[in-house]
Amino acid sequence: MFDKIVPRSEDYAKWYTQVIRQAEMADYSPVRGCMVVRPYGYALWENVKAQLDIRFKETGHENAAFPLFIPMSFIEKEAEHVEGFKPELAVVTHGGGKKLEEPLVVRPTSETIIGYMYSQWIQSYRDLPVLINQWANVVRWELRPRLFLRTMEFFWQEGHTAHATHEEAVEETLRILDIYTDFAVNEAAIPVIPGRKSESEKFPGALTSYTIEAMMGDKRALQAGTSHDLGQNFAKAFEIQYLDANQKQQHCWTTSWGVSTRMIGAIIMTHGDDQGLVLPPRLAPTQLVIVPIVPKNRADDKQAVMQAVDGICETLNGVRYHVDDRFDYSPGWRFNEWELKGVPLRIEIGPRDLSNQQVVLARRDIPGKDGKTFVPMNNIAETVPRMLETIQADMLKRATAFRDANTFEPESYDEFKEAVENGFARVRWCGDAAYEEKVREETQATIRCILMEQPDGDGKCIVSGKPAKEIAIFARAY
RNA sequence: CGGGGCGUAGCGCAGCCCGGCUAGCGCGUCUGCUUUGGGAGCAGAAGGUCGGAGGUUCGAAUCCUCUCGCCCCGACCA
Repeated sequence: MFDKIVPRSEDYAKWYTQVIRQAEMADYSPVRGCMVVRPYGYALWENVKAQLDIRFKETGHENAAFPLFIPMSFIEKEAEHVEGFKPELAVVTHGGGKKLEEPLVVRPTSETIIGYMYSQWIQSYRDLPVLINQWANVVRWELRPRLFLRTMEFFWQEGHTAHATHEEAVEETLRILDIYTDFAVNEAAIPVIPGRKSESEKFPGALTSYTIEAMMGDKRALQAGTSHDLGQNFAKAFEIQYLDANQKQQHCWTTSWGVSTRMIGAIIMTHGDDQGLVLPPRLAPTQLVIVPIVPKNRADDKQAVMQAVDGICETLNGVRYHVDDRFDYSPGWRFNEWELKGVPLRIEIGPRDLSNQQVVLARRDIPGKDGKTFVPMNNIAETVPRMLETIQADMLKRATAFRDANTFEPESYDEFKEAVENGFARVRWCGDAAYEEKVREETQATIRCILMEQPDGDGKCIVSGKPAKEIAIFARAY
């Protein structure tokens, strides 16, 4: 069932695809560009969802569901929005065997239809803010699909809020960016860099887009979540207005923000190694797998081992564990399978351990013998949760060290070009789009984000040599 | 949409250049026995419109024409 996967150093793209398919996260679908999320991949997504959803609810957001179909005319109401999305729209022209009066767009994102609804619902400043999120699938006609990272249909959450003032809208946008950062760092163990998008990279129709950027195992950047300050652009296009306390009509200030199944890709590419997936304990569908080892023709040994396994299971409160009692597979085979699937922790238990009143505890994040320790039987209940926390922390440390080791601060444009070949370049940036384009053409690198936290002082732009205040991250991106 | 590559058993491939017996190999699957502390061994079995259509030929997986699909690399994007 499982072949050896290609090492990351040999062919990263191939490694990525093989890991996903062999770990049964996802599969290709008969429709080009779409994917099937298999139960194991979906279980991971459910954990991502649960953690984000808690944070949204804690900050006053409510879930709702808006339609999949959007009238074509809606999309066309906001000029930049049409411009940005027109090339990737899937359009329904027929329904019930008849040509439609007006084509329906399969939502690529829901600003327009939600904006329309908000214009109906919002009358007064007393109605504000409106804080709604939806978990949905969206469709964008992608020319170059890649499992989880870029598929024609993908799953995500999209938050849409409306506020009385720009200050409040900005506050919301940044609050969500903090939530995304917190989730990425503390749940997914992905060290992300929060920042602002350049003009050319921002969401079509936004005033300002914010992002969290992560470094993947091949040192390329991945945008893992975005939060947009939409200004009054959509409020004006859809007449989302309220009567303020002075009885004057005002346009609302809106925001939108999203994290998609791409986050799964980020987890895979941040932590995975040549054995397969490595999942952060907080999100792993299975945190601990117990592999009993028993000689087949010694029934008494088998019974004793399985009794000990049952005993262990009873003490594992709150741990998501699985007992792999497929004895027709050799222990080595089972070890390999669970390593491929990225289960953070494994207990190996056989007759030899029983006589020593211990088990073998193996950490997925430290492959081979180095990650194995003996744990006394009566310590398992405390050791397992503690070890899961340790693994979670170590994964973040390791990923952070990797990112920092591959983040450079070049002094010249030549050094800059070399830097973006090998990772992130952290440089002064003048903000001139013409030079951004020059960089893209010459190096394939783009501005991933302009840092939220800017150091004092100023300097010269690495590309143009012009005075530059801000520091930006440049990298080749997915 | 441009460039490259590939379609032969569930998966991975060989065979094609130079046409020729019944289309092979590895992994997996199924059955039986022996095994089980890092991807077990032996024996047996099942599994194919060689992507599709047309053509050349006594004869096509192999040569020619057309066509469909997929993957990778670029431009566009969460």
